[in-house]
Amino acid sequence: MARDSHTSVKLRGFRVVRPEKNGLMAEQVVIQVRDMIREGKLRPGDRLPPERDLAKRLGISRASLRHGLRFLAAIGVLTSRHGSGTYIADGPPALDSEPLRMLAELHRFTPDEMFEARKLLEVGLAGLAAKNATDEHLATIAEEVAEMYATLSDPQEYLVHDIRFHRAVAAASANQILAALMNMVSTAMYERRRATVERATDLMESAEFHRKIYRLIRARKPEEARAAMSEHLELAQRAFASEEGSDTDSFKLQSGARQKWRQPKAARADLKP
Amino acid sequence: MARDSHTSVKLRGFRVVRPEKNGLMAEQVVIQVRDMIREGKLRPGDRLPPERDLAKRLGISRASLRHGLRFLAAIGVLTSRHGSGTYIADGPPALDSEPLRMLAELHRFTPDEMFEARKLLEVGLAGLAAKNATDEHLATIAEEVAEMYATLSDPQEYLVHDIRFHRAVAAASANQILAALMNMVSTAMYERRRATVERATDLMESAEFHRKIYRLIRARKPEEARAAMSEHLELAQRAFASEEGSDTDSFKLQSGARQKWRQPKAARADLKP
DNA sequence: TTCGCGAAAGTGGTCAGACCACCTGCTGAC
DNA sequence: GTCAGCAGGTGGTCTGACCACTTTCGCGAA
Repeated sequence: MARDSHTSVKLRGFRVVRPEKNGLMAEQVVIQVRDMIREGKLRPGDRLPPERDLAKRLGISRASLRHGLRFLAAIGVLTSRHGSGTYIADGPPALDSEPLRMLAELHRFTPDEMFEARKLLEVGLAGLAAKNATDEHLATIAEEVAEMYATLSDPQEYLVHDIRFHRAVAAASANQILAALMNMVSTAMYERRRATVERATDLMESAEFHRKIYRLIRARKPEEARAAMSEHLELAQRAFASEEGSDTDSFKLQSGARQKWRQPKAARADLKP
Repeated sequence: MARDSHTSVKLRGFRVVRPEKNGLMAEQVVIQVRDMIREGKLRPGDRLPPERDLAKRLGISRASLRHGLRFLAAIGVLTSRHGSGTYIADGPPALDSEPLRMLAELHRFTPDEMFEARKLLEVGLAGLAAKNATDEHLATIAEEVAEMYATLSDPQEYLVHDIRFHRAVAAASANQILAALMNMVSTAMYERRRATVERATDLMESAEFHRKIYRLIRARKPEEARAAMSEHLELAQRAFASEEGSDTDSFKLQSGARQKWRQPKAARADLKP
C-alpha cells in the first residue's frame, strides 16, 4: 500500500448533486473537482475514482460526468489515460497552447503580433531571471547554451535547445504565471519556427547571443539582460520574416501539428528535459 | 434568406472520418472544425449544423461528436446555446480565464506573482498604446476615466470601470494577443479584487493615476506611460496586500465565481461596454 | 390588417446500458 | 526466477430514447 505513490482518491468528499435545478450537470463536476483541488483533497498526480463510481456517487449519468471531465481535461487540469484512469495533471504549471493557436487562426493573428507578445514576455522574464535565478537554474541554462553550440549543424535539434533555453530562463524568473504564459505563446509558434529554422543560416550568431544573455543573467545584470534579450528577439523576428516571405502560403506547414492535440505530452517529448 | 446574418454552414465540407484507426474520434471533430476555420469556411458567429446531422455526416456517434464539440467549447472556440444551436465564438479575441484560475489553485500561485505578471503585461501594453492608439481608442479610455470619477462612492462599480479602463488600454495597444493574455490574467484576479475593493479607501488617488496614464497615452509618450502604469500597479499591489492581510483565509470569498463558468459571457456582462 | 399567444418543430442536454480497446497485475508454465 | 498469457479494471464509443429550451409560424382575437 505504501508503495502507491499515486493514491486513489477516496470517494468520500464528493457529494450528490442537489436535486434542485443547479444548472448544467457537467458544471457540477467541474465545481466539485475544483473545490476539492482548492481544499487540497486533490493534488497533482492524484488519480480520480473510476468514472462509473464517480458518476454514481454524484448521482449523475456517466455521460454527463464525462462531459465535465472532458472540460477539465481540455483546460489541462487533468488527463485521462485509456485503460488506466484519470489523473490530476502534474509537472510544472502549464497552459495548453491549443486555445491560443485556435484563436490565432480564428482572428488571423500576424506573426509580428506574436513576436511582439513574445518579446514583451521574454524581455521581462530575462530581467526577472537576472534577479532571481538560483545556481541550479543557471546550470540548466548554461547546459542548453552548450547544447546549442553542439548542434549548430542540425537546425531541428538546435531549435529544440533554443526553446529549452528560453524555457529555462522562464523557470529561473521565479514567476510561474509568466513562465506558463510565455510557454503558451512560444509553443503556439513552434510549428512555424520549425519550418523556417531549416533554412536558417546564422545559427552561430544566434548561439552567441544566447550565451551573452546567459552571462548577463549570471552576472545579475537585469537591465543588460533585458536589452540583450530584446535585441536577440528582434534579430530573430527579422530572420523569420525574411524566411517566411519565401513561401506566400505557409498554412500547409502547420498541418503536422495535428497529432499534438491528442497526446500533447508525448508529442512534445522532444522538448522535454 | 438574405436576412440571415448568421448563415448556417452547409454540410458540404465535412468529410467522413477515415475507417482506419485515426485516433480518438473526438480528435477528428476538432481537426475538421479547425481546418474549416483555417480555410475560412467557418467564421466567427457562424452556426454549425445540428449535432445529429453533423454526427451522421462525419460517420460517428452523436456522443463522440459532442465530446469533440465540448473540447472546442472548453477552449472558447465555440459556444452551445441550448435549444438554439452551436456557434463559432465571435467578439474580440479572448482566452478563457478558467484554465489560469485552475492552475493558480492547483499550484498555489501567490498574489504577488499574479501582480507581477499583470504589471509586466500592463506596462508593456501602456507603452504600445501610447504608440498605436487611435482616436476612437482614446475616446473609450477617456470615457472610463470619467466613469471612475463618477463612481468614487461605489467601490464595486468603480472596480468595473477600473477593469474596463485597463481593457481599453489593452485594446488600444493594437496587439490582440497581449490584450487577450492581459484580460485572462486580469479576469482570473477579479474575484479577489472584488472582495478587497470594498474596503479600499483611496479611490480618488487611484482615479487620478488612471487619468495621468490616459493623458500620457494621449500625448504619445510611451516611456512615461509605462512608468506611470508601473507606479500605479505597484501602489495597487501594496494596497491589495494590506487589505488581504486582514483575513487569513480568503478562499471562501471566491466561491461566488461558480456561476461564471457556465455562462461566462452573461456572468461578466457587467464588465462589458 | 395587425398583434399576441400557443402549439409544434428544431436543437442541445441527459440518461441508460451495452460493448470495445487498452492497460495493469496476477498467475502459472517453463 | 522469468516471462508469456489471461482476467479484471478502466476509459472510449455506440445506440436510441427522452427531457428542456428556443425559435418559428399559424391561428384567432382585437
